[in-house]
Amino acid sequence: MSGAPVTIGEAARATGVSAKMIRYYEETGLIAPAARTRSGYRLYVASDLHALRFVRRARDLGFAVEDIRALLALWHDRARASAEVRALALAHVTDLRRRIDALEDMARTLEDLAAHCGGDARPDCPILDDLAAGPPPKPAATPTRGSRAGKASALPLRSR
Amino acid sequence: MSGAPVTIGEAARATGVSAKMIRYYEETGLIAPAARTRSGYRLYVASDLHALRFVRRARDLGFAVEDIRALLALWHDRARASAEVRALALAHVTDLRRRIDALEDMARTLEDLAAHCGGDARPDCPILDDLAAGPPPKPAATPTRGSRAGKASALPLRSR
DNA sequence: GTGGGGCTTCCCACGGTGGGAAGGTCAAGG
DNA sequence: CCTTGACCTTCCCACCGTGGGAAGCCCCAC
Repeated sequence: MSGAPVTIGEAARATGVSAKMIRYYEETGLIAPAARTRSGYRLYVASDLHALRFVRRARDLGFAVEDIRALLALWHDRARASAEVRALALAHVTDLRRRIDALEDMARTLEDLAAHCGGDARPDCPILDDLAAGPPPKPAATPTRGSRAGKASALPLRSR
Repeated sequence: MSGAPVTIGEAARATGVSAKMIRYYEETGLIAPAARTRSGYRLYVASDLHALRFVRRARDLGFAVEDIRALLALWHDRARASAEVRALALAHVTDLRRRIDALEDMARTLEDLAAHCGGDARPDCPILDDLAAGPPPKPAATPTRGSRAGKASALPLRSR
């Protein structure tokens, strides 16, 4: 229960955020600059640790750092509307689902190909054949490349 | 059907790999250095385009560039055993599935939280509460998961 | 006072991708 | 012949989040 400030190493251990990342978050303004000892050591009190755990949890849920910035702002705004938070979360879910679908497509395709691949000592291999054939034929009529559509967020993932 | 060599821009258009990326792949040794005109322009023949399409397709299937290096080697090795290719593909599928599961967990958790969130003008919000609570309690019992096991490949994703 | 572990800052790397500057080349059109 | 504009070249920078490591303080226990 000691409310005494701790150094960055302890904060890291206590929150699961590496010291490196804590400094990075501070540098980029995601978290407030920590207090310092006279000799320059960063010091963290309970509320700082709380914020760090918040960030950690949000990262675990796949939020990009920029999203977390917004979430933190809402967290600190005691008058926020829960609708705002909800919207943020659901937008993120949409993003996650899109990525899941993309990965799922890849996995299914590869499983299909693998299923038709002997997997023996012979060289014939539908997997390589598929790769060599290049991009799959466009499924539909549409102007041979309406393709250039929406950029999908550069997945903030890590699994650690 | 002209077998005439094309410049990098045409190669890019023909294969769906940007000129930037073609140069990058060459630089990193993924593809062989292109032939050059006397004035230094890169020139691509049909087999080069074929290789580029191969790379493109493999990227589309989520393979990391390093994996593609191996796949290309197998492709060029006419005596390869299809088992090798299959193993590579299935290892990648495993990886994809792991990532899918992770994303799925995130999405489900967020959906759960959102479901219990009023989403109105009031400030109470289980989503923020959850984030503020930090990492979820260990599911306990079982040998605390084999958890910190395998490093999960740093997701080669892009959706373009 | 000395050793070792912590802290500081600073730079570098990764995977892939795009942006853009500064300059060379090439073909078409005046 | 010369200009124009599209294309090519190399080179550096940025993104995002993370880790590695060097060089140099600081602090505590012995």
